[in-house]
Amino acid sequence: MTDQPRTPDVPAKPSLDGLEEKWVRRWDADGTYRFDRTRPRADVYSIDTPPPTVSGSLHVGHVFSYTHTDAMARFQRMRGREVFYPMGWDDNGLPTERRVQNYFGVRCDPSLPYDPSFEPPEKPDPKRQLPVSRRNFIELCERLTGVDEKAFEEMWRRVGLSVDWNHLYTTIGSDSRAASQRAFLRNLKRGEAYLSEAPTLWDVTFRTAVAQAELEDREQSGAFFRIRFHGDDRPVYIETTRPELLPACVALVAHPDDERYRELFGTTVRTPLFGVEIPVLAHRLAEPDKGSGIAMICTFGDVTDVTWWRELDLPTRAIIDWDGRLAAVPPQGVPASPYDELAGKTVFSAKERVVELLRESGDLDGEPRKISRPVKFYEKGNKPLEIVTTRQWYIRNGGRDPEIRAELLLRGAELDWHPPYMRARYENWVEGLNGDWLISRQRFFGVPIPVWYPLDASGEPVYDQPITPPEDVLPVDPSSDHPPAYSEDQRGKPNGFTGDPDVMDTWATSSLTPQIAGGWERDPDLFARVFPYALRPQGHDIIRTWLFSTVVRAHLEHGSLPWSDTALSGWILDPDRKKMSKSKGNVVTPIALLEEFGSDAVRYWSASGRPGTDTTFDTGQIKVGRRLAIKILNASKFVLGFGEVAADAAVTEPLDLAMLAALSGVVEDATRAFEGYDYTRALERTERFFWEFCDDYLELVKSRAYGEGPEAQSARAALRTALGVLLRLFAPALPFVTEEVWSWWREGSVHRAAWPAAAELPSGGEPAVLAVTAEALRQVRKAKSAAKASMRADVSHAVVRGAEVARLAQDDLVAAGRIADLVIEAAPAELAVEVTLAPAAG
RNA sequence: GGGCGCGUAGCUCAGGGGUAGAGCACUCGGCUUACAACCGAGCGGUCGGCGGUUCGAAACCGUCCGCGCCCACCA
Repeated sequence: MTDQPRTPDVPAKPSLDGLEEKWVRRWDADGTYRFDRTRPRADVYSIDTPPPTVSGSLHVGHVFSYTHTDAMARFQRMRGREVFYPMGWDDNGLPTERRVQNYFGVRCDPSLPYDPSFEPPEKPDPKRQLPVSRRNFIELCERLTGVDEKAFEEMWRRVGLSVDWNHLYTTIGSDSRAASQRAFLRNLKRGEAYLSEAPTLWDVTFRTAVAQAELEDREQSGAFFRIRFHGDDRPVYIETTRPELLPACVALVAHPDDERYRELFGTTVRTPLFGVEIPVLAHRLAEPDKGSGIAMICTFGDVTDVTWWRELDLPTRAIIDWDGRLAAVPPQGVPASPYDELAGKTVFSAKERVVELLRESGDLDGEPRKISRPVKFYEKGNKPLEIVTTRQWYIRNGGRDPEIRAELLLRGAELDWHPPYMRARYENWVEGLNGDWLISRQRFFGVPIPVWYPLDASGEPVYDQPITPPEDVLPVDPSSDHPPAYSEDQRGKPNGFTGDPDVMDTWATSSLTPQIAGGWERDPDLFARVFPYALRPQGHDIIRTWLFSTVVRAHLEHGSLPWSDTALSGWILDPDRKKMSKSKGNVVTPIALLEEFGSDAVRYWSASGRPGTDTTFDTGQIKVGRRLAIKILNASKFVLGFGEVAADAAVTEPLDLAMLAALSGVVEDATRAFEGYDYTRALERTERFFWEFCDDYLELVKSRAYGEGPEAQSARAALRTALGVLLRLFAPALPFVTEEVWSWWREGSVHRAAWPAAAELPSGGEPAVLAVTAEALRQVRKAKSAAKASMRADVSHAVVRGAEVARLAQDDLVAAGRIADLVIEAAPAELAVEVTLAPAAG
């Protein structure tokens, strides 16, 4: 047994106010949620918590989904599992980079040496950002996010997350960088990471490559231009939305079965304006019903161009530079005139100029036709992506290897999804991959790619012989650290070395949260106890990124899933049914809610959002939660206030046994629901029982419980037993109020108490006894209501008829209904009560 | 274009072959020795449409409509 009940010490006026401060402090002091790392692996329930981005702010959506995880953590803990529930802060990535830049007025320049005495300017000048080394930049990041992290931690504690705050990590911290680099080096050693120069989706604002997982489509207005190409016999008209790519055109393509163009296949045409001779080719991806059915292939307008270019073995005439402007010099074979007029122009201005030129030369057929079509964007960017050929690092993720893809699909099938239909999103994504995972980013802040390249005699990097550091020196920064066999003065010199300038994609680090939090290779004893984890909770919108990439890393490194189960939470919608987000300005700040209604109330609303289901933000539900919490205080005070329960008190009365039998069913339901990750159903069942317990059972037994003798002892014992069970059933959702009440009469924390079992309740009760008696009481109340009388009004005479009257707890009904004369009549019918009210007393 | 989910009371949602449910809102009544931040009672629905299976369909099957999300090689 967890503890022995003692004489209750109940406040005269119980209140929710101050419970958060009180219990947050106590839980911390008592180490209530401390992970006991001596417990065997079989007892451990480990959770791979999503690290929130600290440069943003927490909103109700966070409270919502983290509460779900916390409720499940608390359930598992009460079931006797040792819960490994760490927290992380995501401070690696663009949002943090921008925030550090703006806050301190600096920018990261990895070519600079580390300055240990650096202090940021007193008054940052946003126009003139001071360049600092990567190490200095990371230090500033840690300094700034330290402040945010304090606020976040305080907030999570107030929400009541049962996190073990001793297990805290940050995604830009040294452990994370080391783990991220180690995993990369292992990928490299096994041939899963590779360097490749290839056309890449490119964001011209951030000037970095981006991965397939970071794309999103946005509807953009544009126009179709019908352009004339010059053939020997006849002109060929194509339609394009990107006439500015004309100098990059390398071929025309139509479908092999397209009769209109069949005779042209194998011939050449000349581009307008530039007169470059290009072939007309056939390819199955050309769609006869799009535009004129024949397309120009440019290097590169979109990803289909890349496919055509690769499969048809076409030359490269790239014209768009890293900054999104047209290159200063035309590609080989393209005449300087009129290209000179386009050099250095943005895509937008180049398009305008090309259209003018086409108009002048007569090669523009008709007027442009306005259209709206989806265009690919980097999810954080605001200009359409271009395709630029660059050298990048990739990790195999099944995008090109059918075997790996099949293995990863099997992993998806092996994983238990809650709710199950979310698996389809994973499969959809894996099946739709069209390339490996591009992990290098041409950014300055982040985890550096841990390789150097030797320089040959002429000072050119030898990319196919990267130099890697030994694992025990990680993390390294190749821009300031030198490779083992070299000295720093050989940097950039012929026969010397150069560091890879790039950093890794943030997902390349956050895909390792189980390894980072679990002490992979840093604390093997811990890691062996927690990995693979039991649960990955996360939002359904990042299945393709976070979930998938974590599965990839664990599969490649450990040959297993990173966790056995994943629980996907939905989003919070504002009352207009839109996703709440900061950019829409419809965010409700959680701290105000927590202060106004109390944490348990907000948690109650959160727990009403079923797994995977988007939920409407609703203060009404929060108020209901607050009412419930207050009711728990008051009902508990009442239950504990009936006087002592004799040591040998036994629950003997049929009504009491009935109530406990019904409760036993609730325990079974709630347990099953929690086991299936359905915290909502568990709470719902418990709550429904609780209100009936208050409205019917308590009313029926209170007068008996005030009395003396075995009947009174039966009621008191039953009440306390029920209270002990109910508090534990509510504890995962409402940790504060349940802990408060528990402390009135029990030792230890309710959150370390054993989850209730049906077996601890007396058997043999007949739930119908309570149901029938409560129904009779309801009918008595109805009669009083109809007579507009007080519930205290005396009933002079009542007749109860029905098939089940034998089960009626007559004495309790008489007392609760204030019935002077009760008559029972068995009849083959539903229960009916005939009530005669006594004349109102003077 | 493909996939997934959702349409039940004014609102937020549960239910999932056997007499339509809860909370909120609304109406009426009640200070009742746990709670007026409370209690009691009531009003309120062709369960998105149409077909089918069945003795019986809100539920199962088909189809259509609407909403949302995910994905897609969108010249």
